[in-house]
Amino acid sequence: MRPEELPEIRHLHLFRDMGQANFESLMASSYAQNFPQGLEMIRQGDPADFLHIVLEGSVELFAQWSNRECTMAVVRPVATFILAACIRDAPYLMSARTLERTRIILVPASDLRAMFRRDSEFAVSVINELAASYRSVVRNAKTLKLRNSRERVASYLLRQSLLAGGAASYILPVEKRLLASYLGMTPENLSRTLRTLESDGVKLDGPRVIITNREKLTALAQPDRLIDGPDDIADASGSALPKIS
Amino acid sequence: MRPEELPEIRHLHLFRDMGQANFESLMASSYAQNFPQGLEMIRQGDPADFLHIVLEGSVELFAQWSNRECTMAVVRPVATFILAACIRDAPYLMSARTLERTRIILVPASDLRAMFRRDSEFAVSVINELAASYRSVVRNAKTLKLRNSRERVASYLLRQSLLAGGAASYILPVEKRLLASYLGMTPENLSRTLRTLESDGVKLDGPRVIITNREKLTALAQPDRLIDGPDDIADASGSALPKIS
DNA sequence: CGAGCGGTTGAGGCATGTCAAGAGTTGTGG
DNA sequence: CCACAACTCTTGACATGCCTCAACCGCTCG
Repeated sequence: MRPEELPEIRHLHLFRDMGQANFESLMASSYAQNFPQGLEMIRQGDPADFLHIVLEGSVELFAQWSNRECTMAVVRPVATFILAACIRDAPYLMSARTLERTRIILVPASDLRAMFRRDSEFAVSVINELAASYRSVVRNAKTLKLRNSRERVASYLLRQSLLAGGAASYILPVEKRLLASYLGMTPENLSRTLRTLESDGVKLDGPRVIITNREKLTALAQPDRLIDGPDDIADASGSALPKIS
Repeated sequence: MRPEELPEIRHLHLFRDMGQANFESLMASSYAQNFPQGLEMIRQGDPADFLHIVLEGSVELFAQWSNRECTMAVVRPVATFILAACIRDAPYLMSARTLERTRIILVPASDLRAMFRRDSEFAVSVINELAASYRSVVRNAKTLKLRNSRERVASYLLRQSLLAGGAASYILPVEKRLLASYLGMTPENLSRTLRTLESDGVKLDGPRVIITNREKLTALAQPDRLIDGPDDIADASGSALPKIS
């Protein structure tokens, strides 16, 4: 692990408040690894041996069942993932693959579990992290059950605009094929939906999103803080299952 | 609060390991309340002031958006709910209403937050509870995205059979209308789906489920431990968002 | 250059929602 | 105790949202 990487990790909400010696101890037993693009580094069902921290690149979390698969989230630097599985010492519920060349820190789950019993500040951080992650997935389930695909697309586009500082134009952070899976639809259907949304205030030029009528798009998406955030955590990178970004 | 209720609460994983004095202190600031059937005791968006513990009756957790609503979970005794919102000191993401006459213990959220900073055993319990709850919602999201409605119904019926000790016949624990909403479909569609499932090894006689061909039903449902459990927590009543039951 | 991949578009089909009506049950108030 | 209202559940007819299959385009990269 490079020395300049430690402060980046330390800055995460999860590690911010723990004792310095304890942080160093945790890092001492961890190690970095670089993965090429498209590598499946976690397979669902495997035992959770390591907490993962993304330092560079990006990782797709996805789930499989009966020869189907769907994207659950995309994790970008600097953030952790599969914290809950490590804590429960249980099998991963999701698989993970790199979307590009990605650098990961691996923290042994057993050290993690020992640490929050030793460092009560760290325990509080873990509690806050898990509670925020839980709420994030609940929001996700709500959007799946309460909105149809058209509304999900509209609110996603609007939310990304807000994350881009309210910009009227921005670049989609993920491929459309992946976005479709994340939003619970097929690529074909997403493509068609985006076409029809042109009459509702948003236009796409390849990966570029151009909001032409924010009021109209907002009326369709009906953004709701109990679904679309803002996230509980100020620094969203701390979430174990953040919205796709 | 009745004295005979304290051991029931103490028995929950969440409260099992904390110091006795701390448990008593937490309970001293809590109070019981009885609600009639159909009362909406929590409205989504309200500040989370109390952790709720169901002692008798049952509670439906549901979400609303744009004049639509859907059931997210049903909580039965003895179990807690909306732990995450209390910890984050954030607005409820879900509403709650009683399905029958229900007795609830209300634990002030501020006391709760103070307590896990004071009692490190309790902090560990909260961590385990939240991690289990998180994984429960992830399972839920997986079944929504990976299975179609027919498969969701089949796996639900099969899972309930297992919860009933593998019984070939049992009574549905909830109304079909509510079950439909929980499974993300309309009551009409559930009714029709149940009819068509008669050729796949399960028959319904009113609220009674009769499994006539377990192999066939299993082949359709393809139960998966990474979706359908078993739950991480041995005592599933400890989960903050358990499967409908 | 050509294979592979992401994206788009069209045609068609299936799954699911919507609307309506009726049977059965429950709960309530006269 | 009965009558009525309200509700669940079911069934049918119909509409539509979404998926599947197929073809094609444009781009990237070996």
